[in-house]
Amino acid sequence: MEFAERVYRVVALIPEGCVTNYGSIARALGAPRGARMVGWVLSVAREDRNLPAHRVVNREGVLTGAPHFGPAETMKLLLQREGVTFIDDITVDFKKHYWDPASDPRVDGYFEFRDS
DNA sequence: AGTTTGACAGTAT
DNA sequence: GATACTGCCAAAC
Repeated sequence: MEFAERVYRVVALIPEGCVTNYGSIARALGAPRGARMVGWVLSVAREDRNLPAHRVVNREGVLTGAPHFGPAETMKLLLQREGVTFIDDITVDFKKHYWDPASDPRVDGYFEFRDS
């Protein structure tokens, strides 16, 4: 299975009102040092995938990908609409809303068929 | 085919 | 703690 597809699947599992970071996703996929690749995948991802990509922020909780959501502030609004709180204009309360992909049993299955 | 550039993160200083 | 440095690897040039 392709790396990009695995990323899509994990992102799709992020619960509403939660956020996670790039490194955690990479780790959950068995690519501990692939944080930048995850970012790259999301940057080329189309919006037609219904992916909650706005729930992915960097490790500090900063909305580094906001520019990719069209108008500035769009990403922030999407999160606020789900109940995510901010500590400043571009930073979410990361500790409070953090969701670890590796902690979700559904993600474990993705290790099984990873290659190609 | 070599270089640059990312929606990053971990370690070292 | 706050920077600085380094690894990561797929694309576009």
